[in-house]
Amino acid sequence: MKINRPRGTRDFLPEVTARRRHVEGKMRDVVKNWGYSEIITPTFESLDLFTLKSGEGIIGELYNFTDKGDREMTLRPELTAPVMRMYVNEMQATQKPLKLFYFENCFRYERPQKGRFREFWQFGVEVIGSSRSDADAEVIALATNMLDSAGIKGDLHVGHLGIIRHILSVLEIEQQSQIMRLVDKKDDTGLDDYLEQINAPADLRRNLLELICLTGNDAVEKARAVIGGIPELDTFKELLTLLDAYGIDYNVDFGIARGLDYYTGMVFEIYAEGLGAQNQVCGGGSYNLIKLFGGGDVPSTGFGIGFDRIMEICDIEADEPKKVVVISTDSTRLDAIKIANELRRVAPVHLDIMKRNFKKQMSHANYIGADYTVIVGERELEAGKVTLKDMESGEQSLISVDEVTRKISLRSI
RNA sequence: GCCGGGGUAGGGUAGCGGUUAUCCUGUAGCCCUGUGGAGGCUACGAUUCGAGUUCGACUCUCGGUCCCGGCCCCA
Repeated sequence: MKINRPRGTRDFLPEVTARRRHVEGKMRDVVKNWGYSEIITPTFESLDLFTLKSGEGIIGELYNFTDKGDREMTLRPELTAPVMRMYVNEMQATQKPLKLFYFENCFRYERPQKGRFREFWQFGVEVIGSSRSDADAEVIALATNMLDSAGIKGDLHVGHLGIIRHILSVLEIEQQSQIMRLVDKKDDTGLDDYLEQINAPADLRRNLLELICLTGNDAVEKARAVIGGIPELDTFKELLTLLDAYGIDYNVDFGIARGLDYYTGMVFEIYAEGLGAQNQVCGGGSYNLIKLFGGGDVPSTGFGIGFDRIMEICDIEADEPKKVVVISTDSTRLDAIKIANELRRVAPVHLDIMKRNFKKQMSHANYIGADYTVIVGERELEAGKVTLKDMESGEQSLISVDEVTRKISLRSI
């Protein structure tokens, strides 16, 4: 019986895996240089963690299960909630800010399509303990730097939920959520219809529609003209000033709603070309989940990067390490093992385990793209040396193992 | 959950209601047991699953499943 890979999952073959690790490494370098520390949380969590954050409706999209102790569990669909849970469980006494990052697989029970899988990888950052614009700006700058390191030119949209919430504050919570959803989808006709349907006040309607299409450098001033001087606008203005200092291009977009109730202020999304319907590669904002999870009133800000979508559009290739193949005959096989071990201190070394003859070993070395072959034959051993062959040029020389080590390590630098 | 397009050796493909099917590539072996890439030969290897129509289905019909694109959703 042939067993297939589960729907929405992928096998990563060696070349692809190498590329993924390479790009991951680049992004890791960036986030570490910003002083962030990596954390790992469990692959599965209590189902409650996510229903508390997102409501019962989320269960339809989860890989949940009942364990043998009758506990309701789920594979994690994202990492913000687990990180916040971890903070509440064991990091509340740590001095702020906490600057954390993670790179882990997540699971969602969804219909797979381009850029969307049932198992996917998220690179994420959470800053815990600062409600300042400085934290928001740093997080956005970090996100763009990480994308830069993968060679992704993203389109950054920045907004602030406080402003749209201010306009909607006279409505019922239910109505606010519905409007936020429509705004987030950029469904203008749907929004119009809905405002009509709930009989929203005329000035609210005018202000809202005006606000969500404001763009450009003076968007903040225009917003001020529409809704007056509210503190959220000053905060947002401050954020933009900081982003300018970081040298980051952005589009002001008051239409970003993220659809989620726990986002409190700054929100941002980064889009990229070439991904079809799933063109968002990064999303984040400031939020407060810690209070919801039974901790103090601690603000946070963070983002998640869809790593698989990055890989879809990034064209960085991993550089291959130098490969060495040690070639032996039946009579020199045992010596070849010792020599291979020596050489493994400086390069990846392959040794025949197929009982191939000399010619076949050479042919195989060529097939796997060896940079060097080291021939360990009777003639060489009699001289206390080995033959080093450069597979590119075909040149070969009879030298000692130490000399081989030296030559190979010089070349791979 | 919905709409559309697909599924033929490990990978990529061709064809046809009528001898278990083409070509490329691959893998293993040989020509050739101390020097790779080429060439020749041999072997291995497939019609997604189920039901129906039919004398006969890889081909036609229906259903499942999986893949791809989109909708919904997207914490």
